[in-house]
Amino acid sequence: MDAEARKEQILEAAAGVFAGRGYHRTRVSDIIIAAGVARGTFYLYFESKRGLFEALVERMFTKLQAVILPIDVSSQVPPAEQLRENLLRVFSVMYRERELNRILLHEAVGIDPELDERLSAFYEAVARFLDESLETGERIGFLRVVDRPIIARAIMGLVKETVRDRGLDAPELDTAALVDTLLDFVLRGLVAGA
Amino acid sequence: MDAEARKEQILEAAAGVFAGRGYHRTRVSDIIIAAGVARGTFYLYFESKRGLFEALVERMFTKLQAVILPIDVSSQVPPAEQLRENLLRVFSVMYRERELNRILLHEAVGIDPELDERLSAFYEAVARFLDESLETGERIGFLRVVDRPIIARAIMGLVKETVRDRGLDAPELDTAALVDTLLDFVLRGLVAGA
Amino acid sequence: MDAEARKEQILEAAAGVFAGRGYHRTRVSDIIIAAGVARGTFYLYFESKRGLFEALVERMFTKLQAVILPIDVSSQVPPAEQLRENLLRVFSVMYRERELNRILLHEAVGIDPELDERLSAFYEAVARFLDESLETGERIGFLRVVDRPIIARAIMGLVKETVRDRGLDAPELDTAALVDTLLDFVLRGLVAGA
Amino acid sequence: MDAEARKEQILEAAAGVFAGRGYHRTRVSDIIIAAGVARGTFYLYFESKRGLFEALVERMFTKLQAVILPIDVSSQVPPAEQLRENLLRVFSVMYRERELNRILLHEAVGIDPELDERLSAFYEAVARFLDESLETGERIGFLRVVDRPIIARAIMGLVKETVRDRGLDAPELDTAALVDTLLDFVLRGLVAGA
DNA sequence: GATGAATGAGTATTCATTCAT
DNA sequence: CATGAATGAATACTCATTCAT
Repeated sequence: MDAEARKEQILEAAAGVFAGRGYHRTRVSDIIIAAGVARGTFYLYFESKRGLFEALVERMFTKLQAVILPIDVSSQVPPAEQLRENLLRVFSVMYRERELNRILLHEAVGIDPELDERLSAFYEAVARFLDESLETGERIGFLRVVDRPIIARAIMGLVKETVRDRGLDAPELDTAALVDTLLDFVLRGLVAGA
Repeated sequence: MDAEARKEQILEAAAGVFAGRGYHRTRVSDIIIAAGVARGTFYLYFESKRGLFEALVERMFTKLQAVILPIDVSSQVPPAEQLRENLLRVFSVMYRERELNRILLHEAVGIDPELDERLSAFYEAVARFLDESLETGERIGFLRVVDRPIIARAIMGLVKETVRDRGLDAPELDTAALVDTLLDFVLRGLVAGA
Repeated sequence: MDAEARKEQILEAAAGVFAGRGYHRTRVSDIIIAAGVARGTFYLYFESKRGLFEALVERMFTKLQAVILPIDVSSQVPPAEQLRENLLRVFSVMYRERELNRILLHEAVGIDPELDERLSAFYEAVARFLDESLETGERIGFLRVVDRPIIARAIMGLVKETVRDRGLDAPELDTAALVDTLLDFVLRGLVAGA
Repeated sequence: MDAEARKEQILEAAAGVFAGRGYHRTRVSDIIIAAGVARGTFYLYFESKRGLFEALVERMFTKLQAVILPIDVSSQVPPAEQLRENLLRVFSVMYRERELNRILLHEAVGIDPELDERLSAFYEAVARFLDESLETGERIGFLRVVDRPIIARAIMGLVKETVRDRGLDAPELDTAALVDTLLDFVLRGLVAGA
């Protein structure tokens, strides 16, 4: 087995164990048993339990960032639709990678000040992206003017909570409806007879 | 010092330490040093580190639940205003109890399956409350008809994230503006020229 | 049992184990079994295995330094006799503390650069003492002029090797004869018919 | 590269690493990196880390024994001069093989009961040689009668300590002076006006 | 012969909890 | 009630050695 594959094998196994037992309750033993490798092999590919976990978190960041595409106003596709597609892709990744999802949203917090910082930075980046998207929307007259930093955070939280709540077991089929519901809410609000 | 006061003293000290170092990184030693009590005394008042932490979490639940009042349609106060006052009180509690806030939002996750369950139940209850509030709003024709469970969760997430982001250091004075921004967003949405 | 006594108990037990198995081959388990204390207790009194060992080495340094008294030329006792008494006391300590002796002479080397440095410094100090003693001897005309730093080292080595060789099992009774033999050698040399 | 050369290459590299880090702190990894061979290759030429180390120690024994020549009373060269030449050769080997020197004098102790025994045996042999030399000296009336076993040990210790202290960095040129100083001390002692 | 990925036995240290005083 | 010395289960990580290629 080549080195990359072996690393992947361990990563995969670890994701399952971390998702199931949480970071603190999983022992290195759990991981190597799940991966079917020897103890030493683990440390051949990862510096430490914490190092492996970080790799998992980074992997999820990468996957998410890869599907969040900037809104392109010059595109044929309307901005609102682009936003919708972004959201769809985010939900899709979150659903496909349920285990990593759980790790990101539940286990990655409070391990370590450094990792906490890394998490903050990621969410900060996402919030910034949303902020810029809002700005674009404002500029083209599609969205009204709001306190962007606050609203950007709020939207991120709204998505995070939905993913946390439904991202693990909702059948993927419903994702489109979910996204439409959320978008409709975000865009039009709740007040009747608008 | 009477028993209740002693218990309070430990609880207070523990909240500070947990907030600062996180659950897993705080040792019982940290707590007893901060509280200025002997090791044995700790176990006179709490069953375990985990038990003390749970007490802290429950305390926060209680405080929050105490300020989230059901919308009373027969009241003089308009429902929207009642909602606003609920939110204001939530932010106020969260700001006043920054440490417990941090514990609830950051540290309480992934300690323990049982505690995770307890957290879920609490958030479930809050979501249910929001769901019911939405229903009330629908019924009186103030709000439009939406997929309530989803929207309830989304609103909760939106509030949680805002608190997480700004709840720790934002001066309390801004709270009203924050709440108004959020409510305006939730009610009217983002689309321009509605 | 009071703290000092408990510490002593562990120190004593550890000295025996280190002397018997050497530093690297003794596990903390060996020490706590020999001392009859729990694992945690060990770390209550010592920072680490290495820390305990260092304490043992320091203790030996202290004991040795306590019996090596500066030559006092104004004393009633002749300098040669003072030197002889110093040596007698050194041998006596080494014999009484056979275990620590073995630790110092055999086990303490190569553990750690820092500890190596500590050892060097001690021997350096002893060599310096001998150098000064030689100087005193020269000044009062008792000894001839030699390359003192070299001779001081040589004398120290001569004593160390004798202790290493005979210090462990020679009955204490012979010590006086041993010291006399050594002194006679050092003072008069080996050439016949001087 | 032929087998013998490959073995030599590893031995050489290992000597450097052992001398620098000490036996316990050098890992097989250090040695194979220094030697530029693969891990498996190491075990093709040596049974174990300990086995390689032993080979190094034996090599030093051999080198030393090769330069310590028995005193030949029937030779043209006076016995004292033969002794001096022995010493000169010992210092010379020790200086040329600084690394092995360090291994022998500092690292080889306490590795292993068996190796400790081997060391003792070697020093025992050297002491015996000195004892016999003293006896020869006595017989021909050059030396006075002393407690030979003790004095033999003492002389060995005196040389060992000098080598330990100055053998690593003293320029070889000074060796002759050093040996003369030592011999003068051993033969004539320190007392003034003999 | 040479390689280096894989192995797993071995061990120091931490820290929540207990209990005799 | 209060104390804090004592306990020991739990666990991440190292590194000499093996063996399939």
